[in-house]
Amino acid sequence: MLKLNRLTDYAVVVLSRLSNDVGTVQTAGEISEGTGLPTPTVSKILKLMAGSSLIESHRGANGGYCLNRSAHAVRVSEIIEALDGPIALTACVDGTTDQCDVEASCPIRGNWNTVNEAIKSALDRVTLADLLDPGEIFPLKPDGGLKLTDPNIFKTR
Amino acid sequence: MLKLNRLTDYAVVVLSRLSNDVGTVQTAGEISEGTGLPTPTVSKILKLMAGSSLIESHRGANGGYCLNRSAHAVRVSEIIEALDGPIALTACVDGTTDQCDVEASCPIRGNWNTVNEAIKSALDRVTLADLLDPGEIFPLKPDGGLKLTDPNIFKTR
DNA sequence: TAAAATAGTACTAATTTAGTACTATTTTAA
DNA sequence: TTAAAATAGTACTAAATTAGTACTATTTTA
Repeated sequence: MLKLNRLTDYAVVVLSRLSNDVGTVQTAGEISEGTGLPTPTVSKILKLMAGSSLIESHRGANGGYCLNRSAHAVRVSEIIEALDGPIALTACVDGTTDQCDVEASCPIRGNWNTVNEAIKSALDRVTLADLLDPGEIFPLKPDGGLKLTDPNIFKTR
Repeated sequence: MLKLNRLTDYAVVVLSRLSNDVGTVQTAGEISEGTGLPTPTVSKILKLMAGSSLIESHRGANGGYCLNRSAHAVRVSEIIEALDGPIALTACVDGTTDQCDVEASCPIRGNWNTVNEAIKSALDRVTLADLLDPGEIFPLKPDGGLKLTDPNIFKTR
């Protein structure tokens, strides 16, 4: 399925909430209320993203998390890497090379890396803004008619 | 991690074996011996791929599986779809739309589809041959110096 | 100093994936 | 006609991963 971590999907929801007010802190609880996602889950997601410079965290009273860039400046690849770790398609390339017990007869090895690079570069070109309908961010009542700012982004670059 | 099914990794090993003799049938047992992968696993992989027209199966005595195209004509996207199902990045787009309990406040919905299309089109452009070192297919003794037939395939097209 | 927030850690449950075993069907050849 | 060799199909078990929760520590502000 080449399935994405469910938390990554949630992360986009959380980030869309933060992108409503760039530079303004919101607590995990507020975001939880606003999105309908459970607070512990939201906390976990925010914590993971804070560790990777996607968002900024502020401790203590009046603390919270904030997004310092606009949604256009947040790459989907960054979100995925923050939540799922590096974009890697197979166990052969994630550092556990020694465990491969068919290595002697395996004709592939490192070559998945090139595939990974291709996928990463595709994800580099999509931004958070592309996943959101700008007109719908605040009302939060999507009607299914959302569309990318540039649907041909992959074909033209 | 955006991790690929381990079986898909194995599938490439199996296909590389089949691509040594395009049009010639090989049994699951023979491929198992040649690759070092367990026979039941090889059978499972071959069965899955036979169901999706990637390879052809022949029952009965002298039966087996064969690849009818050259490695250059087998897209990586086909292999992944045969083993993992459709290329889809999140649960939101795999047909289970009704189960999403934050739908009312979710600003994303179908838009992952565009990301999926981008990834699929990247995988469409890589072939099985790109994952193999042509000179090493028969000897099956990779030396780590494998390289793509065209390393810039993604950048130039 | 107390309260409000994130940071860190650890554990449990749920889900998914891998692997195995067994039976049915098809095909060839003696 | 029969036996053998192969894939097809189905179902089950075990392992690994992921999601979710709970609890404690630390930081910051008022």
